[in-house]
Amino acid sequence: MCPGGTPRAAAAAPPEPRVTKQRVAVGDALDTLNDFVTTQELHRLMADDGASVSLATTYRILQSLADDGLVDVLRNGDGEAIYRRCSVSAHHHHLLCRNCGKAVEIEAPAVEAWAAKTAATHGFTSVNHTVEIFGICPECSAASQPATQP
Amino acid sequence: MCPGGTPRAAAAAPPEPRVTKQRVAVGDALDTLNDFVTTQELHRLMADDGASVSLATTYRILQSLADDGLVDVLRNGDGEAIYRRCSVSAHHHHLLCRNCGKAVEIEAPAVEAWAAKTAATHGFTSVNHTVEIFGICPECSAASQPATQP
DNA sequence: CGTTAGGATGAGAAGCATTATCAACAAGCT
DNA sequence: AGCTTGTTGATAATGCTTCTCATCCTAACG
Ligand SMILES: [Zn+2]
Ligand SMILES: [Zn+2]
Ligand SMILES: [Zn+2]
Ligand SMILES: [Zn+2]
Repeated sequence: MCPGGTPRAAAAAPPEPRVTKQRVAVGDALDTLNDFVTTQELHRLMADDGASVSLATTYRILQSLADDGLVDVLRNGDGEAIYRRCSVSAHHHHLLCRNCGKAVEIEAPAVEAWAAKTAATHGFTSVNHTVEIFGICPECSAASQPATQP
Repeated sequence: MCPGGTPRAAAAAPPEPRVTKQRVAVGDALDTLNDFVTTQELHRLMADDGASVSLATTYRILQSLADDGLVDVLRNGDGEAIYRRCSVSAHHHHLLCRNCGKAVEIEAPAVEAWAAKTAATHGFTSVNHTVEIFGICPECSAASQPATQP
């Protein structure tokens, strides 16, 4: 019975990440934001805030959080990964400002069903999808066009 | 009358790209494919096919084609740009195999309407969107699981 | 058909984001 | 407190993409 194994962890218990001050700092920084940011942007924000976390570690922690589904990851127009803490753990999508990064979380059951049906129709398996809407948010539009109105 | 200007090109006529053998080679290579490919993949394919186009030029031409809307561009899971010749010029999306790159073009008016409405509801302007479905195509599924069925 | 101006190309350097290394460190456990 | 092992930081390395610039070639013109 259970040959050569530690008492717990029957098969392959994934070890939980340790609670380090760097990990806490990243978590706190994410909590103060409701915008999507790149790893480098978050690193700079933390540095400006006094928290000292190396860039390499910021990359590592964000990737780890993403792997565990604790943050949302998607790609900006340049193909760079951008991160944001999920407010809901369920599957959802985003409407985000390509100028300031502000994001609105969106749920669209109809789109989910459409995607699943479309994939099934063509015999595709192991399906996932990306559905993101990019635009300029009201604040950014207002800022760029103060008063003129043709 | 038209001081200091060439006869044509009243305001800012965008100069058409010249027809070079490199541009033709890229066009031909794209025509032989119905899969999405990265710039480097296309460069290798052309090299294998005898066509000699430098990597830098391949980058330039694909970007140019994309800017003119002559090829579809999207991002794979790694954030790399992947290209494919549009069979339809109208706006559409794709269902593509993340293993072999094969793509099916999809039109979904309902999704278009949903995206526009969602953006408008939140006051976003200059809106565009990405809607892509990734999966494993029937051929690739069959290849990876020949006969076993637990 | 020869000339010519300027866009296009190739080869390599440069830029940049991301990842890999590895010694030093510290979180968690006994 | 002491030990074990996951984490961190500084830096090198990797690899994709862009830039530079001398040369080449297309397109237009005489
Ligand atoms: Zn905004
Ligand atoms: Zn979805
Ligand atoms: Zn396939
Ligand atoms: Zn669409």
